[in-house]
Amino acid sequence: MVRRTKEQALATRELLLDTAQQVFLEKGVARATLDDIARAAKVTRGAIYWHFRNKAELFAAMCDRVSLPMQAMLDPLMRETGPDPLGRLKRTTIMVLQLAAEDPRARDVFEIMFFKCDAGNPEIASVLSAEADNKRQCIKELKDSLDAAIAAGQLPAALDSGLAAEALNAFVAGLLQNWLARRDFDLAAQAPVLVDMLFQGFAGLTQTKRPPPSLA
Amino acid sequence: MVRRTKEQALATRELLLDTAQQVFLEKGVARATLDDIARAAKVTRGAIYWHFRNKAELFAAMCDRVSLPMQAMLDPLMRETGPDPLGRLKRTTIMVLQLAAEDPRARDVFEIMFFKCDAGNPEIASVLSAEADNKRQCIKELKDSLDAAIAAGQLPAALDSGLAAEALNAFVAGLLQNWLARRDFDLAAQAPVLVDMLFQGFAGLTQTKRPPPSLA
DNA sequence: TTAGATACATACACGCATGTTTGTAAATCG
DNA sequence: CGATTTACAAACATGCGTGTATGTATCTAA
Repeated sequence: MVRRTKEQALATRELLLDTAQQVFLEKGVARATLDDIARAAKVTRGAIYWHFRNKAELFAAMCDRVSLPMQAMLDPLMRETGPDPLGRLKRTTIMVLQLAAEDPRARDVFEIMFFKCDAGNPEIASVLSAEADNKRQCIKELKDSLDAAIAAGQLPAALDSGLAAEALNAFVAGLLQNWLARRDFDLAAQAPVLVDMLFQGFAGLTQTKRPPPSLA
Repeated sequence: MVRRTKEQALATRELLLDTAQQVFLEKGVARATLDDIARAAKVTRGAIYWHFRNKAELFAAMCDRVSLPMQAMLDPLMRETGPDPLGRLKRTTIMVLQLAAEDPRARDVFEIMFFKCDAGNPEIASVLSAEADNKRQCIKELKDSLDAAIAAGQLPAALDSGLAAEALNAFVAGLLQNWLARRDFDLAAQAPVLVDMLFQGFAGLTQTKRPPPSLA
């Protein structure tokens, strides 16, 4: 058939990613056929095999389209140094939850990664384990932020920052997972209160001086 | 071949469940072939098709073998009424984490349900959605417990018990998920401290009277 | 004791998803 | 303006997993 111009080709690539996302969400990654995706996108499998080597690479590209921008968005926020490390960490945490809940693409991809794909296919497993490495790194940065907050007197020195980092990450992951599975509460709206609950726990018995209340 | 007695048949059924669990863990539910399982169990697919209608039913039976006993264990604990509802809730929460971390069967099945199966197969999805209903019910019971703790003066009345129940459930789920994915900290040992973090947050600014410190 | 049910093993048929190969028209480049 | 590459479509080949049907030796009950 008609050969497309470069921009048109890029457009069909995006179309394929969009369509794959949609089909993966409906049928799950394992049962979603490349032909399912091709037909939904009104092309043939030839188009898919032109842009991607196989289903796993298509899946990986779909994930990257969410995780890479998100990483790029979070990185500067985490490295930013200032007088209110605890407030920054809290606001960033809330932002992540709200972004994941409100951005349709991020929301759907997270739902796919949580519920609609298994680690059976080794190439898919490698994508997931890369994501796990991300998490590991993320937890380290969380610990650094918490240490900074301790140093600034915003959290008690008795707090185990490593454990607290695990707790915070688990809390966010769990909230996202539960909300995606049931959607019976307003995650974006309640995120500040929810995050506050755990941060209150970090502060613990030993109440220390507080920064001015953040409006987030 | 030789026909087995009833007990022998039940034994092969258990063997099939054990083996399926193992194979599912290695290859994922979708890529695990019934023949894989049969060969690992040193039988043929005929044995599997005799005891189960298909892979989905085998999967469901494997899940039930963990979730049913666990439910039976938790139910009386949650219904139990006493003078220290907060302590009971906290101890139960810790118990769930420790059980999931230390019981090999529960641990593996949770890992399968979290990471090694997708909701593509509709019959498998129904098992997972049944699990989601369980969670819904669980959250209601958590809210009841929290309300009881508020009534007993162990938590501030200002606490949104519904949200706190969501938070607690998400926290537990997230901890389990993160620990299963990376296994880089001692969940069973740290469970008390971790759970305390969130419960401290529930107590919040308004410190109220406390029950005698639980030894858990 | 024997007739039937049980607990599998074995064999068969089938669709279906994948990967690859070939075809082709238009775009791009020299 | 021609040659080559691009961006797919179409056709081909193949394996693989499932479900089912059939065989069969033992257990069980009357």
